[in-house]
Amino acid sequence: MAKDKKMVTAITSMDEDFAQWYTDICKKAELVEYTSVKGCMVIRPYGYAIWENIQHILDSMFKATGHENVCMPMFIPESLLQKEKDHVEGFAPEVAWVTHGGNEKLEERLCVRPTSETLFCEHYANIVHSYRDLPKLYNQWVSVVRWEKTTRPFLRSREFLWQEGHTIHATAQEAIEETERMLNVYAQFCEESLAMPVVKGKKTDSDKFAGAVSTYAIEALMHDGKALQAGTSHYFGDGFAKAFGIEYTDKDNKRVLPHQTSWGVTTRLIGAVIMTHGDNNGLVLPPAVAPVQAVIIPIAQHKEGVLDKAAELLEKLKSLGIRVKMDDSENSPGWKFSEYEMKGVPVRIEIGPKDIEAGQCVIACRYNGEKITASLDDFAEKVKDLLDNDIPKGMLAKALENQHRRTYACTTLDEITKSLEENGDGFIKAMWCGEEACEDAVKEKTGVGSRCIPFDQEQLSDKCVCCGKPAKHMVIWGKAY
RNA sequence: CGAGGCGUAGCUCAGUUUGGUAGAGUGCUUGGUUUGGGACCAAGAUGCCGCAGGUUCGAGUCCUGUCGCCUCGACCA
Repeated sequence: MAKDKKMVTAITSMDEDFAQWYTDICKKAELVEYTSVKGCMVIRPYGYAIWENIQHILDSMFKATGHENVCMPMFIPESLLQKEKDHVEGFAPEVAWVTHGGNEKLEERLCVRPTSETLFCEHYANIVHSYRDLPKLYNQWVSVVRWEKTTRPFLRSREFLWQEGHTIHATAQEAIEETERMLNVYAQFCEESLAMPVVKGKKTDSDKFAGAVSTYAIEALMHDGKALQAGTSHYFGDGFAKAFGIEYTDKDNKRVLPHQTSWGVTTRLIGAVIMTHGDNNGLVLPPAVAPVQAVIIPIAQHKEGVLDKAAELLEKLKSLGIRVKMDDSENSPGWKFSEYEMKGVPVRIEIGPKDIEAGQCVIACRYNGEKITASLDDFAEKVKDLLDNDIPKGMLAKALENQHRRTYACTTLDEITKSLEENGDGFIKAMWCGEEACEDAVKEKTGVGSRCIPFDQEQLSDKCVCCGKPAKHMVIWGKAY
């Protein structure tokens, strides 16, 4: 079809070259622009607006669970970074260093924060003295720097925006509950606001955050069958408290160590949305985070009354709190259709002379391409209902169907290899004995790594997929971004 | 860090083999005709050919160096 032909010239088809398709969307939907520093990108207004929507929703969820926002400095003295051994080993290879202030060489170099545990710990050591000071439930929205070798927009950049929650509690149990609570907040956000299904689980020891006792994660499956870690939540025990000398006096007048957590999601979520919902016509945005939820396209707008009617529709939708815009630019309607499809606007409303005569308008849904006509009397309520209910539910169902279709249960290494050959990448469910040697061997022999030990366990077999010894867990394996 | 690709107009790229006036498409500006799936006509504007050396009468093109970007691996949110 002529339409398809034009689309192919617009962006690369995802079947042809998924990586290029992704890059094309990032550029053509005006989400990002490259700069002269590798891995540091301009997040353009349209892309940043998506992030702002993510921030607003998540921030209110954080507040509702009792958290307060703070802001730590962006520099960490080398000596501070080095206080916790595992932590520094994990992050030192990828930090950026500041060595000079003006022309003067610094006595101690400063790293640009790759994450802020050390800063929070230094601060907690100053402000936590008594059980009455606990818990502290802090969060910050900032950017961090990790000097990555290969970079991709949103998925892996050298500077990225995120939120990092850092909490400190009187007891281990409280801290563990916090870790789980925030993982659930993330999962709920992904499913409700991003229409993106995730698998909740625990990371294996080899895949834990540097310095953590345990790391929990939500894993999402992308359109190309690769896994994306969409958020993490860590339980630190009292390890950081020990290393940083954080102590408090409890009710019995004893000096004891508090327990900590941290948790974060990043602008990578935008990449996840692109690769979960996008199609060959471009981006597809879930209504909750779409900067523009509905766009009105006047047809034959030069004709008497069309623009006036379109403006009426605009006001009607605005009054219902919908983020809506009207495009009355001189571009042709066809051009506008393609443009807003590329930008992933969830709903398009067409209004032309024929519609006005019939007292109706056309409503088109981005995610499934369906078009309906609606009476001008109640079209606004219909749009509102689509944005609040049908579209997010439909998008989630579609993504969930894709995730289920691409999840494969395997009981031997050969089955894994065969599945990868026949079905391509995806989530592989297989049993594991718990030994790191087997985890490494699976990676070595099949190419898939452990993504997480899902909370929803199934007993696929009683033997480890690798060594045949008694299995302890079902693990989800996959190729990861 | 390994392997590959690429730096020429805002964008996509040709031109480099064989050195000789800087190109195309698209976009942009202006005017007109159009308008239910990326419209058409006309006129215009736009270049440190990534950067630095070198060879040469002459370099986008050859040589040396350097910087950067993209993709795929290994590692990581």
